[in-house]
Amino acid sequence: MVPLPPGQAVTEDTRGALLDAAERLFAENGLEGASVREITKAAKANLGAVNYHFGTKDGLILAVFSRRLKPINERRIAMLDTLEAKAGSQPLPLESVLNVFLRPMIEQQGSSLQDGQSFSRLMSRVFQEPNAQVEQLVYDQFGTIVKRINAALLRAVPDLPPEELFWRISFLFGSANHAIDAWSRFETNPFTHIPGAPVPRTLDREALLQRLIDYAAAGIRATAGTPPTGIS
Amino acid sequence: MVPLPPGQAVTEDTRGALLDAAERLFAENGLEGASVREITKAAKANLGAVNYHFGTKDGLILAVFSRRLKPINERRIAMLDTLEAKAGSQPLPLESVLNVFLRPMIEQQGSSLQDGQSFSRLMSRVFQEPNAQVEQLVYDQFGTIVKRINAALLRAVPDLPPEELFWRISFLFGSANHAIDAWSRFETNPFTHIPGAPVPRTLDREALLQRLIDYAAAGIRATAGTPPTGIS
DNA sequence: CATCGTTTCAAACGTTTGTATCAATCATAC
DNA sequence: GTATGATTGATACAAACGTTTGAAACGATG
Repeated sequence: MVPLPPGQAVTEDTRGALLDAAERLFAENGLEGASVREITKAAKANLGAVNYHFGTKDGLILAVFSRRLKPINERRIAMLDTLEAKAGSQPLPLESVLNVFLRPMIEQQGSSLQDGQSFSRLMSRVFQEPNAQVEQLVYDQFGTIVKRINAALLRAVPDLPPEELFWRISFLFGSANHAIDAWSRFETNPFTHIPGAPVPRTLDREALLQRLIDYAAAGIRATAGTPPTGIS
Repeated sequence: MVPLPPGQAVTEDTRGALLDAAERLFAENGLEGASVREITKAAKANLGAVNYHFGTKDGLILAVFSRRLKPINERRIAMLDTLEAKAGSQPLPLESVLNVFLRPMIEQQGSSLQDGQSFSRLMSRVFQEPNAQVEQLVYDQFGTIVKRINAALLRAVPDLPPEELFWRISFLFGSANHAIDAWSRFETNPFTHIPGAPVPRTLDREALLQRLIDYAAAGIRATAGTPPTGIS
């Protein structure tokens, strides 16, 4: 009844252009550092377009995050469903659970390389944004999947106390976010991260994912209570 | 010739109050989210005080970071000097090197508890700040110590390829920043970080440091090239 | 062709931003 | 005591900010 392609294509054009431009500029300059004027200019849209399509700048911010976060967590849930169905009553291997958590975040399915990388940087910053609404959105989106992944990890490493696992998941979050951020910056400038450290050559996603899984798996399996190093 | 205590005490009073207030507000609202007006008001200083003492707002930002970063890295260098002198030609244990890197950052020596925690949050954000000058400052401050720690780590785990070590240091950075940030938030709200995960009870610095070292040591020692998990 | 809801556009609004100005105040040195 | 340099104070400024407004343009429907 309503021909979508012509009718809404134009609409979704500027709407999508705004989302793309905002995602890039938010990643580059921060949420407050990127102005509505910059964004609309980059999107070749009118100044009022943001307020028309998203109400306020905060609405645009939420839309930017929501667009990417939703498919990531849906994919995580789907992957976990498949794995757990196959495994039956047996616990999943630790590496598989880590793969469920990390792969969708790294792959940024359904987005172009450029966009995905912009959002990677944005994503790495999401947990420390001073924007309360963004914080809430992320927690809402992550709530379900984190509970399930936490449970799966507890079964994968049954000897680890739950409180210990809490911290190790926290470490995992940090590693992943920082690494993805670092990785996504290499395109523009490989030297912007850790000064004095050797610069790696290979940068493909699969290798980064594998390295993250290796590292996190070993860290999570680590025996707690290593004797103190004795140096204060 | 010039009696410092009376003459400059007043000066350093508002200067210090500005630094303290700025540190707290930068951590809470971000570098751009905290205005000069807020900061001067919180510091009970005049609006023009920031421009008088630091030239510009950017000058204040740099001063805030510099004040904390400098002693942290000086302590790291001192600790490493001591350890390497004692060890002679022998490589340092991995845990000791990690301790050198992590302890000064966590202890925030010479600052009050409140201030230290504010800066912890600020610190965790420092690597992804869109402020080019802050970025440069951090790299300058970190350059020397990262080179030395990198070398010490290479000796501690001689079988690890340097390129592999690069990524694992990157993971270590991320873990530490995120964990310190999460840890510093527990005072105000223990539930603000990972939704659905169990909330830990103990929160003392030493325990966090030990957990970080355990986790990172295991991750860094991990053998690379674990077979793929086989799940796409 | 007229009409409708939707989208775009240019212009303006009132705030808030960082910074500059200049007089008042202060502690110190002569 | 008075002159001097350093600091504080109240006020003003131009620029940038997010948002609002009302008219113009658009495509689809009757």
